[in-house]
Amino acid sequence: MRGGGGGILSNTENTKQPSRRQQDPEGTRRNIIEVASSEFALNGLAGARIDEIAEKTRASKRMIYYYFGDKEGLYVSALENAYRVVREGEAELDIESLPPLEGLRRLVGFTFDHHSEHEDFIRMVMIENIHSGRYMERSPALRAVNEAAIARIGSIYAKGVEEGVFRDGLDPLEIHWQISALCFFNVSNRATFSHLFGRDMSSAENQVKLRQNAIDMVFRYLAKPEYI
Amino acid sequence: MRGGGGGILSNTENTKQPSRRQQDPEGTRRNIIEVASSEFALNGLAGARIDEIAEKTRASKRMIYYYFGDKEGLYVSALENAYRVVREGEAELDIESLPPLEGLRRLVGFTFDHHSEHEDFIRMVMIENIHSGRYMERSPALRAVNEAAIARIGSIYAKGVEEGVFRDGLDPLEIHWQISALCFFNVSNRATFSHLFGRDMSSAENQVKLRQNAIDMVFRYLAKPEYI
DNA sequence: TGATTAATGTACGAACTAGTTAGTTTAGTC
DNA sequence: GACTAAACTAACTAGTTCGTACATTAATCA
Repeated sequence: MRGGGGGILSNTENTKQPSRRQQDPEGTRRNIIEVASSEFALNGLAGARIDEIAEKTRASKRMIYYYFGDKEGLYVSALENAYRVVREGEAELDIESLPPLEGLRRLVGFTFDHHSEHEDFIRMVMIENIHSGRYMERSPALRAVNEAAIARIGSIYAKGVEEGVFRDGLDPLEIHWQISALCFFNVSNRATFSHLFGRDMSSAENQVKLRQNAIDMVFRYLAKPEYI
Repeated sequence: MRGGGGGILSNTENTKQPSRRQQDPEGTRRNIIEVASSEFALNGLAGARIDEIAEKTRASKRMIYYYFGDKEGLYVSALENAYRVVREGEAELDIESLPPLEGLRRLVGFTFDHHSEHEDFIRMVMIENIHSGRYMERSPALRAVNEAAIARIGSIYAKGVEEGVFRDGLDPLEIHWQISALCFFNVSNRATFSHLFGRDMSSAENQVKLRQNAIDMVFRYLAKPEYI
């Protein structure tokens, strides 16, 4: 990037042109993060084993320490990555152009599906909550990203209020909280819930029901009675 | 040691009168479970340290192995204990005598508060979910207990349908699922949610709002439109 | 080209941790 | 009071786990 001019100063830190090199720092990094993410998601921070991660990697243990410093550094990077991947997926959702009632249904349904498809992400968030969010504090990048979700709800909600289909006085952040609760719990508590009540909540039929329930529930919470 | 003192056959075969004994199996057991529960809740199964638990106990490390076999055995006992304590608290709730609409509000509010007051229990459930419920399978006792929660909802829901205040065709287990989702998430995801959106959801004011929201949401989901 | 820096592999060790061995004390029984 | 089983302690061990020292190869620079 920036004028290829003379190599003078501008140590162009060759950001994007790995062409065909045998050494592939970016790829190694990514590969480590991918493996680490699934190990941390499966076993937690304390439960994951650096040696195990290293072994499943194309690289070596040395590389983990070279790139990430220590176990916690690797964990933080994996956490950041998980949020980034998921938010990128969410960014593709376009509901602003839809009528509010339909947009809301679409949003809840999408969130339900999206959480369901990213179990590892849910697990990472659970793990981070067990750690009281201590590690995400190191990532200033995370916060800004999520505000987009609130903005999306805020805009559709405002439109719905304006059109007279949503009741007034609700807080977009709290709406987001409720949607999150229903969609997150569906993945996070599958195992214990299914076991305690002897019904597999992750089965296809049950997921269809729970998904529709979540949509209905948020819908009924927002919509004016005459639209229910 | 301990001279016959009182003379006469000192020990009156007191079955339940531990009075001042130096050996106290039941107490030791309980003490270990209590310490272990809070350590597991705080650090997870892999993160908790047997030595740390032993140190905080009135007993010694050997006693942990004496009573619980191994770390996993201790964890399973702590998990059982957590469920037992919480279910005992729930058993005290009496809503069957109330009119359905009021009973429902009471149930959701109580569940919200109860979860909120038993953070360690929530954490244990989160941890067990991270382990995919693998360990609770060893506890056949757990399942039966929780059916009571469903029965409670089932009865109030049936009454409400009969009286014409609740819409028909809903599933008590799914209603329980929804109530659980809202109340569980409130505790389980406090840390990350609060951090990501820069608002402390555990503050008194926010808790009042979220509690009322949860009640409203379930209420609106169940009640016929004319009662909203 | 030779010097310098970035990237990677191998082997090892210090610290930690679950679990055990071997023994002591206590409480109730005969 | 002697005896036995249960309750308990302290010190130790075998194995694991994070992290590092040292060596080497590949790219970049002067």
